[in-house]
Amino acid sequence: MGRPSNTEERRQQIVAGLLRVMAERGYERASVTEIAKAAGLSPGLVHYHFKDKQEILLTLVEQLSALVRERVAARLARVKGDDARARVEAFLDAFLATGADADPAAVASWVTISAEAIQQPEVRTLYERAVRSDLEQLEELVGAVTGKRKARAVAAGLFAAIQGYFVLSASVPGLVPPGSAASTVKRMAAGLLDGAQPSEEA
Amino acid sequence: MGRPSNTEERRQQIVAGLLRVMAERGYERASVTEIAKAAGLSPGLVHYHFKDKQEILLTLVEQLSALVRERVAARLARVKGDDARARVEAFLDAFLATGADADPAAVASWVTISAEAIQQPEVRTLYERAVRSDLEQLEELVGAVTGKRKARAVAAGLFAAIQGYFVLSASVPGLVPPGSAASTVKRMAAGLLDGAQPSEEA
Amino acid sequence: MGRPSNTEERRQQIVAGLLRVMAERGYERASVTEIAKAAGLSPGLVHYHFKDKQEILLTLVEQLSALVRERVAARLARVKGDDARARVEAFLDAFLATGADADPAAVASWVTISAEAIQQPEVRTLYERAVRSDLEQLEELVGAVTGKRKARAVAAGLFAAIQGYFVLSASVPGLVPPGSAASTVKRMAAGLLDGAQPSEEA
Amino acid sequence: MGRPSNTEERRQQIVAGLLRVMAERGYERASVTEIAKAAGLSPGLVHYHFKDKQEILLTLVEQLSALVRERVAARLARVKGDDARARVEAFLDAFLATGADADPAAVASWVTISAEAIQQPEVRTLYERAVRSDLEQLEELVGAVTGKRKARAVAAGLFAAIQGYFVLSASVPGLVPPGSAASTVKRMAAGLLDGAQPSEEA
DNA sequence: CATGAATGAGTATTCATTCAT
DNA sequence: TATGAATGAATACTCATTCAT
Repeated sequence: MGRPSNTEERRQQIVAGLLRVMAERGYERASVTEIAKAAGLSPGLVHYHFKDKQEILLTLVEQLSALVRERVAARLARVKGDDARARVEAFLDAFLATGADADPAAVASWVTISAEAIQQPEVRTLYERAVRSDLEQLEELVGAVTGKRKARAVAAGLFAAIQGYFVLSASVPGLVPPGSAASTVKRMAAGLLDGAQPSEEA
Repeated sequence: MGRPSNTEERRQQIVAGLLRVMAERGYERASVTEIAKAAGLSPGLVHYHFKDKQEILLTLVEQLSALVRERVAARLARVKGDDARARVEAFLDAFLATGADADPAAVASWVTISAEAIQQPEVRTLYERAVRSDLEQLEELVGAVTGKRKARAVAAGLFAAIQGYFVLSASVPGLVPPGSAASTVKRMAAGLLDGAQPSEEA
Repeated sequence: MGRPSNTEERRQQIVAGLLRVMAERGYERASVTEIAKAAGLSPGLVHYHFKDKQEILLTLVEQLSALVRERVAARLARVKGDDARARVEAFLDAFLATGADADPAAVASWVTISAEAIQQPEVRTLYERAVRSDLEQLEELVGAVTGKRKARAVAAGLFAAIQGYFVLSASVPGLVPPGSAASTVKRMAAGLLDGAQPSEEA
Repeated sequence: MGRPSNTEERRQQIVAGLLRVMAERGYERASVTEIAKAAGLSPGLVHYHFKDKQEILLTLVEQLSALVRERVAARLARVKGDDARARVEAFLDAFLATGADADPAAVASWVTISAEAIQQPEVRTLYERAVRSDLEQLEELVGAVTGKRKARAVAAGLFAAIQGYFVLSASVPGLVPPGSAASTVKRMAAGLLDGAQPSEEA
């Protein structure tokens, strides 16, 4: 008796709506009405399924970071043997291979989320969790090559490069030579892992 | 006759007010009233000196990019001789040497601006101009070492790493090992300039 | 055939839900969803059993006044003989004896209802009916002592004191010395019934 | 230079607007738009002068209690000599003499405020402060007659009667015999002050 | 009877911008 | 130039009520 719940489906629609609208309007300018429209729902229903607008954003943050974790896992699973370098590159490819613009809306949203994380503590908490999780994984992969030495700094550098590519490709489409992101970061990795040293002074 | 114009000074105060408020509230949530208060002025005066809120933002973008250009020039001027590698590192240091958090408000604002550039065409125009200008300069410095070969991609990679460090340090304070940003990017540069190659497959 | 109606039971639950929620949120802020939750039911069911939210309130008003009538009757039944003064005091005790805070939720709701009666005609009608009924009964009891002389005014005064104790105990818990309400009102009654006169002027 | 402030005047208008609307609609149903209209202002302006709707209510609570304090002071000032009983009666008259309905909107608002005090802590705080202040003053006046003995309980009883008259006259106009409130409460006071005792059992 | 999703109207609040002083 | 009041539109959120299941 009673009506079967469709809350999960609706929440999905709404989160997808936010993703779309936020990518081209930003978070604050993404009105609940627009989000609802993008989701094909009435505005009132949005608040039936989500406490407030921020909760939609937080859900999106978690979905995007889950998505990335899956992609990384999939790439790592494809690496044959225990080639430590290949595993580092698989990680980098998971973020950049298909082109940062493969899913422009997701990239734009992620960059927007990064900025929101600066100001909204709740967003920061989830964003930080996602970033630390990714970073620790990369650190481990890097450590398998370098033996812990500077693994943290190397991982942070590579991860920063990835995030930077996201920002640049989202903010200035056409700036980054197509396809160069993945290969360049991999060359950076090679240099760092082989112990390249900057010129003496600095 | 008439009092001497203090417009420039007032505009400065207002732009500085936006910088402060935007760093901790974001652009949309930075109300004109708050900006005025941070500037020690009345709300009405803001619109006397600026057409609208966006104009303040655009002015800030230009100021921040001018500031960076000056820093780069200063660092380059200090490089003795024509050590091409040292010049690349001087550029990188101009962005990262004092620590990405040396001026946290400026960094947070810049990251916020990057996100706004995605959605506001007027912001994008100025942001893009600034980024392209920096990037071309870096490309030239890199080209002086590698001889144009892949200079663009290398420069983009290094520049992405810089932007990424900005994002990470602003969004997750404490994540990046203090002081590691500049040295890591310089090691990345060394690797790229020395022609490090990723492992064959990729 | 068909299942036995449980309408009366459901209505009871719902009215009890309103009582609980209204006591701590007030009538307007008591949402149907909250009332349903407090009753352990679904929101839809509330409107199956009640036309609208106001009907729940009106039912509550009637239940509370019926409750009071029962209490008064019970107290009066216990008075031996035809001691007219004792009957007045029994009436007063019915309202105040167990302490105004014996049932804080009911008292708070009654005070809230008094305020709603000012603005909602339908509520006023029932509230007035209840009040007049009580008041007439008290007037009669008082009249049995004083012989109609000023019975109305005396009854109104005592009844006002009761209502005032309700308000004060609900709005400012701890204000009224515990246990003093019943005894003080009875002393007031004694004074009025014995023909105390205020000082001449006034 | 600049524009002279008229904030105090505007706040007065707005508070008066709330008083009017609240008296006939209640607090929750008194929309900001209605309040503004009653004050002859635009809705936006209401929030320019008040943080939120509750702040208007809190200001009203303070104004009404200040008003009462003034009335009491004025009545007490008129009492000749140090007639302690006359002073108690002056206090009671300050609340009831002109008829509880002399200012029906104020009385209705006060009753509404009493009910809001049950649910809104901020309202309770101010309401309690007002009530305690009045009650302490009355207690002192009563103590001057009875010598502290039971002064608290006596004062509370008389104060409850006053509040009860407010409730009854606001909720059921016409219920209380016109003019009887003040005289009845004064007779109650006389009884209590002369030490009337209820019938033995109780 | 019962559930809980859905709607649509209503409401407080915010805020860029204007303007009288 | 400068002030701060004023406006009007926008927007998140609430909620009584309805209705498909």
